[in-house]
Amino acid sequence: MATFTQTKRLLRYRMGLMRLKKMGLERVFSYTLGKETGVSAELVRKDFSAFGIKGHRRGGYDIDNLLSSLERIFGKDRVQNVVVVGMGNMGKAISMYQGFQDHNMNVVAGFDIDPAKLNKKFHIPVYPLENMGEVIEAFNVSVAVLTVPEVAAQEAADNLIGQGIQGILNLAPVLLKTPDHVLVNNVNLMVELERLMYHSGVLK
Amino acid sequence: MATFTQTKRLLRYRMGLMRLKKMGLERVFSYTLGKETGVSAELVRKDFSAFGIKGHRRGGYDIDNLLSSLERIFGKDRVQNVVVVGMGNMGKAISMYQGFQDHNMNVVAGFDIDPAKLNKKFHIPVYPLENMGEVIEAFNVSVAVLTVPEVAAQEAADNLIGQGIQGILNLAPVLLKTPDHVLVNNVNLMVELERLMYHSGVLK
DNA sequence: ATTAGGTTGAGAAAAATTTCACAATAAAGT
DNA sequence: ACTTTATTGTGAAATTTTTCTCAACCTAAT
Repeated sequence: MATFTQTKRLLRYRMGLMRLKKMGLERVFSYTLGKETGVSAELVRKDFSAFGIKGHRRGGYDIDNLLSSLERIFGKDRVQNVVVVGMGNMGKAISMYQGFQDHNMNVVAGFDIDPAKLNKKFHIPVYPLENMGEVIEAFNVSVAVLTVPEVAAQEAADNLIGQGIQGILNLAPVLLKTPDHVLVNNVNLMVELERLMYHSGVLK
Repeated sequence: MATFTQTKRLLRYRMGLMRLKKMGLERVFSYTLGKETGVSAELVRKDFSAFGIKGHRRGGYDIDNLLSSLERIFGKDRVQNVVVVGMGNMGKAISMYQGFQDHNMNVVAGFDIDPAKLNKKFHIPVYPLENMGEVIEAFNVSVAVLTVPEVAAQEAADNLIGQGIQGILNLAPVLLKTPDHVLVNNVNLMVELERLMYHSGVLK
């Protein structure tokens, strides 16, 4: 089992490898992939060796082999269905992102409390919150993206959890109170922007 | 100077504290703030003491004092102007986010290569990429949010850097090649979602 | 005034993560 | 066949981050 930080790297490797493969490469060195993903060569090797992925003593790693190992690790043999709760701009942006196919993920529906957001001709169906249960069950969804405003986040999360959701990607700027069996991954874009400002030396 | 991980916590404290203040609280314990932000009480104290912020031996920390210390650290005495490059759904979502005011940040303009996205009546002006230089100079912008598709990201970044940008919040799923004096903060929502899936035990 | 209780502050320990250093070795050149 | 060279694989060291532990000490109660 990978650690949470390691997983991030592994997924970045996957992205980088797909790019390199598309460019026609078949082999890659730890150093090359490291440069492509912002990771040191040693760490790239450590990560792979932690999952029993072998390279060739002088010829680097086989890209197809790496990719299939990573796909095995990340269960990319079957499509994972996802729902988006909160169909504001952020929800739309995420649900329309083109990259889901490449990652064997599929946004099956959106939910919103605002009746104006429903029934619009949109690339995925957008339902009121009441329909959450049936959709989650019908599509066997276990992970949701939460893009509602701060004040609505906890309630929406409670709803999701009540319907059996096991993981939430939380884009709202609050820490959700959730039971232990539910995993929350918090991404706060405002914090990321402020952090950037601070460390880019713009302030002071 | 805070570390990159520490900064994330400090900014979360700030958000949590603003929330607690709005609820009428004046004092907070490390334990309380920790629960509000998902950080252990010890670490909350360590973070504060690293910046010389003192609490009261039995009465916790003064919220106003904490907030003003944090605002000093993060230069919140003046507004920081920001631009968004790529006015797709993600760019729109970020530029419309209501929370910027509270954080003394201001999105002054958007840029897009697509003429259809320009001149629309929108809450901020959207210019073609050619205007980047003048806007960045006029508004003294040093940090940009990059929300263009993968293939356009490096070129857009090069443009920004050429115009003197010092920090980029990169939402595109590529590692940008940038000179040392430019700081990039990469946020990859696809990776965050996949990571969540992996660790929520949904796979396998 | 004295005592009891609860919280900070910080040094020490532990844990996690990353880098260092280099032996092993496969490939390529001579 | 032999040598050189480049790269992996991995233990050891270093660094970073977090938790543990507890003395110091303020506040409130008696």
